[in-house]
Amino acid sequence: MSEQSPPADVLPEYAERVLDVADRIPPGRVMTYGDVAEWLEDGGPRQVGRVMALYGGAVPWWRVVRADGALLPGHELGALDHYRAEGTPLKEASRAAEGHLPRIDMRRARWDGDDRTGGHT
DNA sequence: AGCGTGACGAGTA
DNA sequence: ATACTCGCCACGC
Repeated sequence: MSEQSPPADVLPEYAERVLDVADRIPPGRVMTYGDVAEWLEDGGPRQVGRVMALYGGAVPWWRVVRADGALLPGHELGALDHYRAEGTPLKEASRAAEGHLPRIDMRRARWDGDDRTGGHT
C-alpha cells in the first residue's frame, strides 16, 4: 500500500520554514515575501505569500510585507496598529489625505535576516 | 490536459 | 505617482 496521499496533520516543511522565518523577524522590522523566499533559498514570493495566507495567523504576519511597502488589503489598520506599537519605520505621505495610509519605509524597516544577537555591535 | 487566480517582484510606459 | 506586462510557482476548476 503505497501512501499516495501526503500527510495533512502536519504543516508542509516549506510552510514550517516560512513561519519560522516570520517568527524570528524582530519587532520594528519587516521582511518582504521575496526576501523570505530568498533567505530560504527555495520557492518564490508567491509561495511564501500562500503560506502566510494559510498559516500566517500563527506568526506575526504583519512583519512580512510586500516589496513595495503596501499594507495588507483588509488588514491595513490591523498591521498599522502593530507597526506603530513596535516602532516600525513608516513613511507617512506628505499629503496625509484620507484613504492614503502611510507605507512602510522599506529602506529602514527591511531586515535581511541578520540578527547580530550576542555580538557586541 | 489547459486556464484562471493569488497576502508577489521587477521592469517599462 | 499609477497602470500594464511578464515571470514566477502552486492550487482549484
